[in-house]
Amino acid sequence: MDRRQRRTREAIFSAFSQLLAQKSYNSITVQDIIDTADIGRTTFYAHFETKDDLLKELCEDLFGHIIGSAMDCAHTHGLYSDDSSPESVFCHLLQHLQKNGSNILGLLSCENNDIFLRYFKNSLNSLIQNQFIKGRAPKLDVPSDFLLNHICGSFVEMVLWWIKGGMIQTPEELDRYFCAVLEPLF
Amino acid sequence: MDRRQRRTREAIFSAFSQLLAQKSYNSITVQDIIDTADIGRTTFYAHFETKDDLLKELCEDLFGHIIGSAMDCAHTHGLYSDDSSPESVFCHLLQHLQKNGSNILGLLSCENNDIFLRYFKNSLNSLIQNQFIKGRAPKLDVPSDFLLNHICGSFVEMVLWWIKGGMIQTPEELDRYFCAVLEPLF
DNA sequence: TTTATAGCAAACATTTTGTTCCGTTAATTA
DNA sequence: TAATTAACGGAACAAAATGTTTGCTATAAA
Repeated sequence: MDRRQRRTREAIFSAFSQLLAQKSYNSITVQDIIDTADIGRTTFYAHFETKDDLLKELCEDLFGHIIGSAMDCAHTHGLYSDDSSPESVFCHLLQHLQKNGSNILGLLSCENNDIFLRYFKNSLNSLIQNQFIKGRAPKLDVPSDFLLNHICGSFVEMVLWWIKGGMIQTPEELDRYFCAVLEPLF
Repeated sequence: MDRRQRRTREAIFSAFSQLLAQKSYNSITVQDIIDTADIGRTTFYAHFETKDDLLKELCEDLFGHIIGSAMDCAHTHGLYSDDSSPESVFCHLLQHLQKNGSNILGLLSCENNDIFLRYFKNSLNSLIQNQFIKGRAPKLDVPSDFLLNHICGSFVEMVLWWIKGGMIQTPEELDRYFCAVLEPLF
């Protein structure tokens, strides 16, 4: 990919994130993005068809990385943290979020975090899905895809609660909470 | 309130719901709503400031009813279903959703159900909050507001899963799933 | 150095938004 | 029933946003 393309793409992503921290998704116009990114009108439309399209690609970009990293962790360590392997995937994800190497947290904290949470949960779903089947057999008589949804959903809701509360807990603490409400199910 | 006001307000709500079933929130224009509701441009702006405002009022209208009904149920019956009281608030909510007396289900099924789910969860939060404190003491060493969030979040995620799967389960069945994953926590 | 292509400015038609003015219609009240 | 009040609707309007075209410049890649 051309270096110029990469730079403008990054400039647009950056401008968009910046704007999302200031105002709601719906009130952000393409013109706003163009002005903030300081690019030509034509250039924007050469990269993205619409604002929704931009949002979609940004999400894929961001969660592609975080899930890829978690995928490795899930292979080396286990899915859940226990005495033998304290480094669960969930803890890893939380640490990744807190480190904020990318600006995921800013987006998850913004007014319209719903959009990102949906993407986040979908990514999680495919991450956990593989690991889930070969895990320990569930104690409960509920459908396995219900359980999968319950796990991913709860995790995303926890992250949301974490952020909304000012992220005063450590990732390890949160991981303990999460295991506490999930472990009885296995 | 004037009967004319009520009628046009209802016409706008109806048109809006109808459009949401067809296309995404962002692609719906005020003009679309005006045309579908078959009202004057001036009339729309006399009722709602913006499209976002309309969305907000629609949510308050819908969830105000469903939560009000559940509030009664929570008083007469318990929060959770057990042998003594099989009619839990959760089961009641699910039945209410399935009955589809209002068009909540249509909105929760639409492309942008995220918006409604947020409102739904917030409403749930305040519903459960009161009942939660005087409930049984939790077995787990986790903050009570974390638990509250976990319950409400899980419920909403379950409803989402239910709808996405075509609602093939009965409310009673779902209620059993939900109790199965929550009961070990108490 | 040459070639290909991304970027940009300016102008453009089109759509959407939100407001104003005024005549009409329907509800309320006397 | 008549008078009053207020909602409705149509038309026209300015302003803003969208999306596209054209032709020139700058820059990466070969």
